[in-house]
Amino acid sequence: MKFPNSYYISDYKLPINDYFVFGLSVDCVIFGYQEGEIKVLLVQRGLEPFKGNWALIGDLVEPKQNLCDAANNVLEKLTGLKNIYLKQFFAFGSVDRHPLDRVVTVGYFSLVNSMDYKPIASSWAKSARWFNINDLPELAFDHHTILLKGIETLKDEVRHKPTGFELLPPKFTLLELQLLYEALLGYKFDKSNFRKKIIEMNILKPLKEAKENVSHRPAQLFEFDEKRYRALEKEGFSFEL
Amino acid sequence: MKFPNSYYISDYKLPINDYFVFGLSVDCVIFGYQEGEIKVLLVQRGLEPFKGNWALIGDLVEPKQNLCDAANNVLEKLTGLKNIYLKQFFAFGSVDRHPLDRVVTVGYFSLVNSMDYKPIASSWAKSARWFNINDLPELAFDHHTILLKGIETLKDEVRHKPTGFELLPPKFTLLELQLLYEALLGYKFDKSNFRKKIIEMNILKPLKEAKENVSHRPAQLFEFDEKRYRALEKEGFSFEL
DNA sequence: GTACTTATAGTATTTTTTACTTTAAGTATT
DNA sequence: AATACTTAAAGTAAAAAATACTATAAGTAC
Repeated sequence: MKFPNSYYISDYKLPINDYFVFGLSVDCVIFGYQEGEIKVLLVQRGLEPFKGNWALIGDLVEPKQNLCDAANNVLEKLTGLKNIYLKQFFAFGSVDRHPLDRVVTVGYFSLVNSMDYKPIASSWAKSARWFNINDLPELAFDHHTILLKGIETLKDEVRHKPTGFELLPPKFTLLELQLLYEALLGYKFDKSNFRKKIIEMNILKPLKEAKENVSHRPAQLFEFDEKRYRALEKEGFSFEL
Repeated sequence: MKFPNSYYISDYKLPINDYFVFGLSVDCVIFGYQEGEIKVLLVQRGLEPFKGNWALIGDLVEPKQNLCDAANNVLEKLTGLKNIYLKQFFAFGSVDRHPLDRVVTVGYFSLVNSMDYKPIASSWAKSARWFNINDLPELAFDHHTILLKGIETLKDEVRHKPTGFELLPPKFTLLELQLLYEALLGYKFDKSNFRKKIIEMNILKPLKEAKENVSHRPAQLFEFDEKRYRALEKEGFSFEL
């Protein structure tokens, strides 16, 4: 038991110890990008409840574990992916969201280049793979709701921060970048104007190399200049497409 | 006890029931506006821990209470304020953020016209009052961290959504609106251009009345046209200053 | 009526966005 | 090696938006 009931002198309805009964979990929404499609990483549950269903990458938090550590750990435990920057986006706390007991879950999301990360299912995950965001299976718990909120956050993030670059290989062409943003935001850009805008932002480092193995004129390759972006950000620059 | 330990078949370090030991709380960051200054509503704690310290408006969530209900309830319980739209902004989950036990807290924030809401302390709140955001007392727990994150969220929100109107009385002049935004965002607008921009947005309803009791030419009063805003939003309009 | 203060309208210039055109540079085909 | 084809990359003109500034109107205070 945690506290003597006399500790909190106030008007609680229950003995103070009866408040320390919540389960806490984290759920990761990992977005990827491949062949012009936005993907999300899911795992198949190998245990009850929802055994056999696909679900977001999540689990209960240890009593002595920081929230953000829990998110990173569960991602590695279930899929083998590590060193991925996870960003918290929302806490889901409906009384009935978990069929067995009161579990509040905190959602994290990330963007990665799905080519670079080959998930390997382990622990209770029977399998793990990328799903096209427009072709999802039925999900466990309220994971569909969480995913929708994650997509909303993604769009907001992508429009106001240069997060999108994380989905591309380190060296990319301007057209590849444009196609990525078109997929993420759901509308088209004028090619010429997109180039101009992004180049004038001064956050891309032009390389002397060109794309290879294309059956037409190869385009110049660029790198995202993170150092430069951080510097510009300090001066008040804000990315916006 | 919740589950038989056999229920979860997987590789948990502890018996499953030992995971259901979290305390959960909500904390409300209520922003107000008065005389060109941004205020935040705080309560003085009448019980341990941090007895006597000022703190955000928050408390433990009941085991059978939805997160958002908890936020609204605690606000009314401690200050008497109700029917205030609260928006979740972040969950704070460091292991050591609460000195006594593991408590994860979820932050909510809101904007109100501090003239309209006179907080009355009750329950364990010894007193409740508005503090200027630049002149804060020492706060209980990690509430200073939470408040800073709340301010960050506020600035983001204010710049991209017409939330700021909630801080003004229902009928206001354009200059009042401009001064509010200058206080919120921390920089000045050109008077003429500000008028033009906001009027062209078509989200203000011009009234036939004028400001009274001023010692100079009185300005026309306006109302925020929420209906119109919702309609425009649906068409893809996005507020931005 | 005069001085003063703020409201409100207007205008001219610059900057940015948008839509579109042209030219260049490569591959593939005959 | 000429031609067709594809995409890259640069340029340009018109429209729209942002900015800086001016002028006038409408009230109060004395």
